[in-house]
Amino acid sequence: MEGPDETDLQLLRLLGADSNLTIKELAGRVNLSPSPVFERVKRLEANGYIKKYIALINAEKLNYGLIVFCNIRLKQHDKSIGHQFVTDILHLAEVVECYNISGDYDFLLKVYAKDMKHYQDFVFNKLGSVKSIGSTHSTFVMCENKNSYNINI
Amino acid sequence: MEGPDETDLQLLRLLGADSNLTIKELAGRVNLSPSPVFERVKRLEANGYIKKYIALINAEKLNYGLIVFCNIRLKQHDKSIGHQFVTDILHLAEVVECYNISGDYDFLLKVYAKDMKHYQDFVFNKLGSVKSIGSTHSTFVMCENKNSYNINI
DNA sequence: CTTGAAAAATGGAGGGT
DNA sequence: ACCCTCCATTTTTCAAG
Repeated sequence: MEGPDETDLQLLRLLGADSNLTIKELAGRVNLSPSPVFERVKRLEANGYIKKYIALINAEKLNYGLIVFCNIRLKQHDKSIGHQFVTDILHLAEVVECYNISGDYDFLLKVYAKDMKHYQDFVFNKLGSVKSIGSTHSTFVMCENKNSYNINI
Repeated sequence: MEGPDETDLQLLRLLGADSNLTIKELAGRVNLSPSPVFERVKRLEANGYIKKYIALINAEKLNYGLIVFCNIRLKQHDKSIGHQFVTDILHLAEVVECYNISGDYDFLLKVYAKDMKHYQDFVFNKLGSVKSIGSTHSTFVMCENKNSYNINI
């Protein structure tokens, strides 16, 4: 497929902010009739420009009001240890994101917890039982100023 | 509203992973008929448990293959400086997330860039013109192992 | 890209447990 | 309070031009 044109980018912007817009509404925004917009959206989906559609759940409403970025250093750095760490970590419900990073630490986790007590339990009992972890460093979020979830194209 | 029951949580889980599921499909998953499911979903939306519905855009496909966590320390820490910083930063297209954090730095940004050259330009020309910034420290993502976007309830 | 029509989903009325 | 079965309306989806 050739790259998306300006109309495609506009559709991605619109759907990236609100995927409940109907084909008809999208058509109005980009000054086209519904059919070509329908075809464009389907093509963007088929070609992987749109990964999926999700609902954003309000974690605070479910009493998950604490966000923590947890830096992790492994004991050793061979491939199998790293791979084992990732599989261990992905099963933990509190871990929303996991990145392999440059710098002093090896991984960065974004963790959602109910409160400090819950986070303490997470570090001691859940991370504590992952053998490959050497040390951790937690950075607590005091305020989420922005989260747009998508790049602003 | 009273807290969501187990059926509501199941609906949140399902929609948090795929919001294209129809009411009928959801009904099948939770063993109910479409009508009560429709009402439950509308209530979860009205009461803020579902914030919004979005399409997840594939940033790599749009040549935004570099993710960087950028730690920022302000020059001073009074309220107006912090507020000005946030408004300045939210206008930058590359900044997807912004958190006010504990620890050595004041803010953590998640930044999407096309490549290292683009990121360098972002730091020098865009962050460089935000007067309230004292110093920065960049952590580069080598691999995104997980991003579920929602808490696993 | 447009028109137009079939298929499917939404959203709501009315009744039952 | 919660659920069900129908049905009108809207939206999606896919032809053919």
